[in-house]
Amino acid sequence: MTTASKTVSDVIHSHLGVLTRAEKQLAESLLDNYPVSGLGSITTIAENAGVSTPTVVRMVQKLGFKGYPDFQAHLHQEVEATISNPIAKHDRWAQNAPGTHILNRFADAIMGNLRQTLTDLDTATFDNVAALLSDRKRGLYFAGGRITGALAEYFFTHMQVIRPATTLLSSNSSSWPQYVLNMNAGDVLIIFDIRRYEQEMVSLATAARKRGAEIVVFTDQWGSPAAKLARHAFRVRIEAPSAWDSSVVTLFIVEALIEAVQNSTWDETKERMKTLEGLFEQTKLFRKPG
Amino acid sequence: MTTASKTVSDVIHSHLGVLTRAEKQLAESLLDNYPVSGLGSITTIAENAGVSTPTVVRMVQKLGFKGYPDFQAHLHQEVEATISNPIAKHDRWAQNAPGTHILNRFADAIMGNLRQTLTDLDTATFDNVAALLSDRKRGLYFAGGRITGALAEYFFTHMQVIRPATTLLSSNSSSWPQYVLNMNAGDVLIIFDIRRYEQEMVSLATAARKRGAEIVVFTDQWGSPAAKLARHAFRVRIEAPSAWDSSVVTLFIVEALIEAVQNSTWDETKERMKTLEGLFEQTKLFRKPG
DNA sequence: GCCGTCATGAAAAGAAATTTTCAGCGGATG
DNA sequence: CATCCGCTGAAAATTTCTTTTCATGACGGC
Repeated sequence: MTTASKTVSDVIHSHLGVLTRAEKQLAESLLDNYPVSGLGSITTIAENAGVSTPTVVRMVQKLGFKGYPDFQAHLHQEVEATISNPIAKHDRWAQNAPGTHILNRFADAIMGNLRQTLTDLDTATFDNVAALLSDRKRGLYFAGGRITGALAEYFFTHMQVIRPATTLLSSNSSSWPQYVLNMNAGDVLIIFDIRRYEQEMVSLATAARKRGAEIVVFTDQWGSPAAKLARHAFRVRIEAPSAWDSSVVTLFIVEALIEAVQNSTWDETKERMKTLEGLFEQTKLFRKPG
Repeated sequence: MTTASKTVSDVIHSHLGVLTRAEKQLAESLLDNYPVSGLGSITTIAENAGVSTPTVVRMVQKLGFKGYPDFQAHLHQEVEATISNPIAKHDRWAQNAPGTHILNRFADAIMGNLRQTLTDLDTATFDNVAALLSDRKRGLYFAGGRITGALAEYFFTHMQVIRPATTLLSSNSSSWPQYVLNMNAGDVLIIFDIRRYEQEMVSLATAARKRGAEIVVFTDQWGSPAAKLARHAFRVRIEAPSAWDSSVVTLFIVEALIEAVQNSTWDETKERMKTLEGLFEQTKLFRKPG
């Protein structure tokens, strides 16, 4: 058997390219909640995927199986392997990987971080920050450090699409005073400051506050000194089985905020996104002849 | 549903007293390697237990199921519950928040993405990429798109500390050819390309491959066209209850890779980090008097 | 705009599963 | 020892699932 070593999931992936529309649709449905979704009869999975039963037969044959029963037998074997594997019993993450694989250890850590962070987090804080960022009258300024700069940029990039008056502070802290100069009372400064807290962040926060800006800080559980100056602070768990801290949960909060802000003014955002699409198209036209 | 609380296993146990010899034999067979042993057809499990098919029908009806299909449906549900990560299933994340709060919905989605991604991910791919990135003889180049640029930058920032010969491609794609010009055979190009795949990525990948570079792609489950040119591809689930895609799981893989690479050459990395600390100190000294 | 090719699902045909029927068998009882 | 009762599985009947066939419609090339 050729499929002895490869999982059904692998086989599907390696064939994704040669699948037709309906077959892709079916493949998606199977991979979603794999491998349990393939447990039922051919009729059931065809219905779940919204395709006809012949499509199922054609696809599994295209994948190299003799027929649907053959396909399902392989799936059953995989389910069996997954369930009866003693390591898999508790936390089954990456299959075929020993429980000590870095991916599994990381997954465990991230899960713990997420859970702890959400337990500690006051949803009122979240909602208040979302409201603050949704307020079009307030200018937004994003600042990050050496490592967290990427998070600030990610946040900024999204907010820039959603609303006007957003600014990303250059990574070069010597230029920060110029940004502060432009801040008005009521503007919001979003600061990322984690572990090895950077001295410049406190200076930035102090200066911004003097100008009447509201400050939102993303920091770790121990708290950046800048958090003391902040109106709102997110204390995120950042522990990882690594010499580095994990930014995964921080990014999680950021994405949730992006959605919350966007959602609060969806009509306006939609218009902006449409316009942006148009601008992208134009840019392409500019570029094509070049 | 009455069986929502009781498992099939419970039901069998509670009926053990009223079962006949052949039925007990069947029950034993089912409980042995439960619940996988009940995955097949009635014929299969009858054969495995060494009883006739009518015995199976009679027993499941005695247990309170309408018939074999009904019995099997319950078993499938249990298999699903066993396989699905128990933590991901738990009802509420942030306490005191309604289950429909954006934070909770996001947490559910992210956990699903993580689980699915790790299920689909081949750990060999991960290990191979880690080895590739650990090889000091290879230069590393990081490229991202409009949104994924921040991920590329995050990855780059860490790798830059861990090892020499790392380059972040400017976000301005018109300058990319100059980077390709400097690539040598065996160098590694790490590309982030998700959804709205950017045409330039394919051009970049093609050009880099002509220079003999190895290509690693981070993409979504549908696959960037650049993935076809890649030696290794990570297909990450990016679905979120949002108009935007989620980068959380992608960042997760990136962080795990960072740790894997660092771990493989910890001694050297330690030296580099010490030196870096020294350099930071010096910079501060420069600045203080100013 | 016509033609060929291919994807797709409805429906029929075929195969397999599930359920029912029924006869044999073995142990219990008088 | 005869009889009864209920367990058991072979085999038939029934239902359901799986596969094949074929008509339709979409798409691209000429």
